[in-house]
Amino acid sequence: MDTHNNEIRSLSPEYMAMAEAALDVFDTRFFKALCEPTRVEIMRKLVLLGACDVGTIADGLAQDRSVISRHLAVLERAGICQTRKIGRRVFYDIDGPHNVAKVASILDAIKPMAELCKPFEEFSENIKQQKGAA
Amino acid sequence: MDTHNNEIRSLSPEYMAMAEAALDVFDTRFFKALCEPTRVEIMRKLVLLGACDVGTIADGLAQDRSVISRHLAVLERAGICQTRKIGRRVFYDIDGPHNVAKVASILDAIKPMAELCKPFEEFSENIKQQKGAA
DNA sequence: CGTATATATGCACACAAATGCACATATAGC
DNA sequence: GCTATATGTGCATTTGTGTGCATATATACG
Repeated sequence: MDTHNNEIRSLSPEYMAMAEAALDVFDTRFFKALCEPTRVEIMRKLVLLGACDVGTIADGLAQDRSVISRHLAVLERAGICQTRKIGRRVFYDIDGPHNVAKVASILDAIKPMAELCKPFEEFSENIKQQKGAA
Repeated sequence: MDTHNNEIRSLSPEYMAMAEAALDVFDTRFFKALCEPTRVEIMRKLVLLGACDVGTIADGLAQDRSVISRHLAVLERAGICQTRKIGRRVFYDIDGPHNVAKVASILDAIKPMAELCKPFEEFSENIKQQKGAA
């Protein structure tokens, strides 16, 4: 094999910027944190209740308090939550402005994709070149 | 324990809608698909090259073609890519409009969070109630 | 037809992440 | 000080997912 070539777009700075943006934006702690059902459940609870200590958050959830504590640490490292310690309790709360800003920046980064990556748009022409390529 | 209570927001439809939105939007196939470094790398390559068959995409990547094939299937199920079969080859291409629309819808869903979930905003008042709660 | 190439799938294995328990640490209250 | 409660951490186990090889399926080519 190795008989492929269609580096049609490679030289265009528009597509290179697009590709860089995709790499920077995805596969980050923010995304990974939101891929876990339990962590999303925790988020939901925090939205409903407001700032909560770990025990309150863990109440009613299936997992052990220690597990919830770990998940909360992940959410905090991702910037999704903030913490405040009061006495022996640690309160967690959603950082709404941060989360909205994060998603907004992602949208900005990939927005050109709507125009530049219409599926199979230039396909009809390119496929001919590929067939004959060595 | 179980001596917690701060269901202050629970009755407000604004927060309930917010919580529902968070659940619907996160922890979905779209997010999971973008959490994998190899899949992001594939996306980047597709942005640069345009529509590609599996062999072309796998060229230069560390993993076996079969692995790349699996990743592409994940991306397609997540709506991130579309496929077109030409002869014995299957071409994949990024669905830019879909991806942008997806992120835009997520942003719309969580946008109220910027105002409604400022971290520890109502915290000063609520904490007093919690301390005295039975 | 039979052979060669492209892609997808079954299966086994490796590795990472989630989980639960026990325990360490920190703080409140006596 | 001692005891009780809240949170976080070490460790072992389980579970999920990525990976590679062998193989099945589909299509082109002769």
